[in-house]
Amino acid sequence: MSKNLTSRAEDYSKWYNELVVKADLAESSAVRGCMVIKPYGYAIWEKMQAELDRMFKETGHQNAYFPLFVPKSLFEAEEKNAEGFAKECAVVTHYRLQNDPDNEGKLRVDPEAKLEEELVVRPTSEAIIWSTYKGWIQSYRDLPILINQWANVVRWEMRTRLFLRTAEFLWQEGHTAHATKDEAIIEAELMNNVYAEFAENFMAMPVIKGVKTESERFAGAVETYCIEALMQDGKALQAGTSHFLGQNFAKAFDVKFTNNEGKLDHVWATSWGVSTRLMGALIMTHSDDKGLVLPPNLAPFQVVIVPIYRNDEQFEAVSEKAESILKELKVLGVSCKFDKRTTHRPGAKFAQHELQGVPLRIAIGPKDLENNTVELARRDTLTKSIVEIKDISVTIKNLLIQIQEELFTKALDFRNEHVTEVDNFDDFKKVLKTKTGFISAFWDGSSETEQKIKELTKATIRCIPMNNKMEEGKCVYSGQKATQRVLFAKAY
RNA sequence: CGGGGUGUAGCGUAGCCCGGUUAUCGCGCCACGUUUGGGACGUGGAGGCCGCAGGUUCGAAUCCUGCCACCCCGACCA
Repeated sequence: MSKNLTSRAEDYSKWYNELVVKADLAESSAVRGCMVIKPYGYAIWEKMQAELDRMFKETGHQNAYFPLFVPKSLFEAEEKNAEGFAKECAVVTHYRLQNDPDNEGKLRVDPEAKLEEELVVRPTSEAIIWSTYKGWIQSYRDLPILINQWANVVRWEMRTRLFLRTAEFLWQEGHTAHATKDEAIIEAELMNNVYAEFAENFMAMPVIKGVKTESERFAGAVETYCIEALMQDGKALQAGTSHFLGQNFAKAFDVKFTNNEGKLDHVWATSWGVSTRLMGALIMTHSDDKGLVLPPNLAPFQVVIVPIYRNDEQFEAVSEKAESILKELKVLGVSCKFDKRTTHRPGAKFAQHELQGVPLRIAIGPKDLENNTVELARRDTLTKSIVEIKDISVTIKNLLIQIQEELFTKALDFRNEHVTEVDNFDDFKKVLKTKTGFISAFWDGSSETEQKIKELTKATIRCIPMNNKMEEGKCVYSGQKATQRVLFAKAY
């Protein structure tokens, strides 16, 4: 293994790929487009899950689990949704293998074992869930249904990248059913806000909340809310979506209820999801040429202690000190690991923990034992300081909060510097090429213009920001009358 | 799925054009010793059906065909 990462400036995408593998987050597997999430990477995902799960429950949702397979007839019921996903579905057609008579020791699909009806491996679960909800809902008294599931889904992607786009990925998908349109819209907006809060407070990743244009909307949705983040290379990343589905799925699956006036109506729906893609977003928001930088709120361990010693006695003495710090931090709710491996030297440990983004590192050696101090190093700033042992737990507790905030502020400053208002198409292209980031420009509201801009520049409308200022202007491309600015960017 | 590239030990590679002893080098790995405040050093050692399957040839890492995987650029996408 080479010692240094490719730098971001040299080749951003190579840097990303190397970082994911070297920091031991994930690797590609024997299955095309599918990744193995390794323990360290999975630990971060589990932290994300835990907090999101808490937030979902706090907003009244319950977890449940629906099947991996969707019978084709159900899948095709909501036409737009089916059409949108059809091109990337894995399909189960048989249920049995047998010894291949022509090929000793090999198996083949048993031609006799063809399924009556093909099963689609879920690319998303609206179909199977709404076919189920049909049996659960008769009256407005059965509503709302507020359910989330943690699951894997499969989308047969042509080009995959670890975490950012894999053929199988992990996510959560909320599927709610409501008696009124307003209630469903409020739900969709609420969950988009939950995502934004999570992104900003836990991932320390600033996001812009908005709605998608018609062409970028989820297949089968009436409105798609989203949070959009900006990566360090100036490309945007859709970090989460929340859909107001109207009555589309209720109509497709014939889910009706009697309202409190005795009238029959179709149920209103939302769905919302975030995926392991957030791991990619996290990596690309904060990390540097030395490796991963993790916000304390999501780091598998927030502090690592590295002992420095010349002999067994020193190791013993240093370890004793380390163990007592460990205990003290645990009481404060700080997660800490004592790296007492005797097989690696301190320098190697420093480098590894930097690569893996541990927010704070304590080094304790003989000098420190004499002076009652430790060396404390910050991963985000790569700065070191000497701290009195008696102050250590308070210092760390405060520093973790400070790091969390500063990571956010730094990312926010970067994002804000990379939102550029542009009023003509030449500037549009120039900014996209040289400065990158989000471009705020007037848009005439037509899909044709949007499409044309995409063809010419590869930039898409990432979102129409929430509570957008309405003003008069001319479309940056067509010159037609426009009522608001929208955000364009090249995106992942 | 279209265009381009790559595949040699755990990782990174030389050799391939122009077929010919025992496949090169570095890192990593193992043992022992010395080391340990920023990726240690010495000595010794292990590790390869050269991506897979066919073909050409006396002989294939090297030439030919097919397949697979990965990377880059498009189209698609969270």
